[in-house]
Amino acid sequence: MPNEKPNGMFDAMRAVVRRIPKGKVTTYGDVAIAAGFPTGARQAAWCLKGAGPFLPWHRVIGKGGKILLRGANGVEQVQRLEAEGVKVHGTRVDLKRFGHTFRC
DNA sequence: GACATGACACACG
DNA sequence: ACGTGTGCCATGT
Repeated sequence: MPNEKPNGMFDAMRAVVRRIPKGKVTTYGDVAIAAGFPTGARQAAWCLKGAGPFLPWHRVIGKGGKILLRGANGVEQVQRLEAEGVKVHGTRVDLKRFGHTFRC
């Protein structure tokens, strides 16, 4: 039967990431929780690593607003965020201003 | 199945 | 604020 509902953990997480508004950020843990996997923060990161370019992976950062990606990838994430108006201080983002919380 | 890895999160000091 | 140890869990070997 042709049914296209998200079954896997990663499909659910990608769907969550897609709803992060432009100019906002959220955390790996929050993505996991919103997707229904409260202990899946690491899997959220893993899934972004393998996701295609159609996913705003740069809007997902670590708890406390810290950019966890290292090297060239981290630089690219910062550039993408600033291009959307998110201010990044070193490796930090002010979640009070740019943090997004998923509503029920 | 065991072991290692990783874009996490949390508790400590 | 920062480093370390522990718990967590999908993937790859």
